[in-house]
Amino acid sequence: MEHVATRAGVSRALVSIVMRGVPGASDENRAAVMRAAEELSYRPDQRARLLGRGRSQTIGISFGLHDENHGETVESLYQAVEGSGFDLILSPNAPTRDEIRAAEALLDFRCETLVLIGPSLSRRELDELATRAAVIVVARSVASPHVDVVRTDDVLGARLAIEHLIEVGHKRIVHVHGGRIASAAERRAGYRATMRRAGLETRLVEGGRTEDDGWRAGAELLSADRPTAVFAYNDQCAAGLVARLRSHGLHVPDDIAIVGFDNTRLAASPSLTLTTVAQDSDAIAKHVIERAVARAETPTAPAVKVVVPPHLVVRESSGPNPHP
Amino acid sequence: MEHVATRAGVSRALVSIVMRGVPGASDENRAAVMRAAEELSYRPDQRARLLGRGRSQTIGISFGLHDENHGETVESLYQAVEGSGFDLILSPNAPTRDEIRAAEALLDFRCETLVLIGPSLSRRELDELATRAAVIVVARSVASPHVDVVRTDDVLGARLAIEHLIEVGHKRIVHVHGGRIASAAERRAGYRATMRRAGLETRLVEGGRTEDDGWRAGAELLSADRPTAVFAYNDQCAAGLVARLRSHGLHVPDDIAIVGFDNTRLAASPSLTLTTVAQDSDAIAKHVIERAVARAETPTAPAVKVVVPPHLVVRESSGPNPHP
DNA sequence: TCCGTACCCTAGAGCGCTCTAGGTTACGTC
DNA sequence: GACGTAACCTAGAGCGCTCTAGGGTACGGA
Repeated sequence: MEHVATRAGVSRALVSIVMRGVPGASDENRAAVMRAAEELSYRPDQRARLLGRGRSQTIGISFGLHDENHGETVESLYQAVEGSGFDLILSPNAPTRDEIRAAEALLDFRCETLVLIGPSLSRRELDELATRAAVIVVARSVASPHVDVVRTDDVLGARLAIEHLIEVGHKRIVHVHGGRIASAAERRAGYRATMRRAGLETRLVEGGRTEDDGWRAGAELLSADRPTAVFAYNDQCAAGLVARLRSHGLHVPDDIAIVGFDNTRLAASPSLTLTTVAQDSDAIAKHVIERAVARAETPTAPAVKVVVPPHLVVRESSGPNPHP
Repeated sequence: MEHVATRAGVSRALVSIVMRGVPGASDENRAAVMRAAEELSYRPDQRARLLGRGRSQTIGISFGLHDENHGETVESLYQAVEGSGFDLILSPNAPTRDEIRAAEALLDFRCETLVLIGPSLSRRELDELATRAAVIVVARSVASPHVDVVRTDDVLGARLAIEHLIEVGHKRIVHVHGGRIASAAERRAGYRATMRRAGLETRLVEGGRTEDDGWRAGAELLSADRPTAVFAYNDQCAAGLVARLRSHGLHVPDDIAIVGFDNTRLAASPSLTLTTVAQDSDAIAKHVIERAVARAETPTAPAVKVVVPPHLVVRESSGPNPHP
């Protein structure tokens, strides 16, 4: 930095001003500093930056290393944070690295805000974290008055899925649900409400998050009286379900229609072409950053809960009921 | 830190010594400092730590946010780095965040070593990065004398897969290959060599990295004279292939046996039970950290190329050839 | 002419650690 | 009893930025 300042014939402080892109430097000097930095291939030391500015202006993100949806959200967050003046720091959680550990690492960086994607922490643990930094929970609802929440409207998502199935002629629609997983309760509620409103009978089958869960649920569907359509907890579960049905010679959607949730890459693949509920991860990310910035200003403001509407992506797995 | 020092009745320097866990403090003082830190719930500021120590002792990791295998490696790296005295910083790359960008962010943190997982950068770009920090490439071979490489022995992996298929009675074995993707060439070579050694005819079908690629390749396999076994570039590709075959009423492995590569969670799922070549990501991570630490000591040492042997995981998708 | 204002710019004090250099104490040795 | 040694401990100088407080300078209005 010293070198750049000397070369550009200005003070170190001015280099700082220019490198941060804040107002307070003449156009000539700005150009001179940029050129000098370029020539010396100087880039500010991020460690010193973080330390130097009092408020760290840093958002810490905890995400599941093996969760495809989290990746999607993280990518959107990187785009959304652009130009906000904040930096992002990542801390993954995984079977061998629990969420507390991940959050702690973020706290060590003095992040002002912790963004926890789909955390499985208890409300108590979340509240505890909230005493140490602003906490924003993504993709899960938390009743605590101390943590902001940004999530998809799962009830609406389920409604869109079921209404679509009803529209194409299905009546015996089963929900392979997610048990106690985040958002599972909301999706169940949306399913139930929509079915009831249409005067249809509900039937729940235990599923889960993974292909395995869908595969297992498939067995139960095959044994009893078969529904004509299934709304699965998510795409992976749906994929397992489809695999099972196909391995028994059934055809999707002619024998049975399937709708998933999340619109993962899997859903778009030609082997599935799965109708699914798409979360708007860009909108979610936008809200998260917005909340994070706002929280950094006024840490004591009451918690805000943001619900983002999803939309339905219709593909081939939900064709019309051929035997209405 | 000041407060902790006062409370424990020692100097700030001693607090530093204790918090870093290095020798140089008496047991009583160590205990006193720990207690004081506990009581004040003090945790050292990571930003200041990084800045304070001259050599940053930091390893930067660039990984693909949407690549399941990368996640596996990253998790192993977190375990392997434990106790090495180094810290890890993550920087993801994704469609909207290219690898150069990711690496740059790491450089801004003054990482001593850049660990690039499955980079798609050109050799020239890698060499350029290598002038700015030590570079270790994982899961891809690079001929450059300036970058270390740690990767799976793909040739051996292919050999294990093919030898297994031959052993259970297959002769018409096709390789659905990965084109120009990292490691694809090695897997092709291993396939060819092993087939030739067994006196069998080789046949390559263009595949790729994704389910889609496998699905498409499946079409070609169905049309021409059908092989009795397929060795796919990776598990995802194999999954797409299986989906296609099943959708045409074929059964795996009775009609056609399949072997994948990578041993992803997908492969273990009951809907696939895929025989596959497992990379030893723990061993890979161990070597990466070892190299990273060594490089940090002697940055100018000649590049080291480490090749880690994989092993075969036999599941149901590679049953014996029923019509040998 | 003098002052107020707006715009640039700079000096220098942090930020919260690490680490070197040197001080103190306790203990064993000759 | 003087000296060497080892084990502890501390003062204080960085690390490379940011940011506050204040100094010029130029210009317009009274």
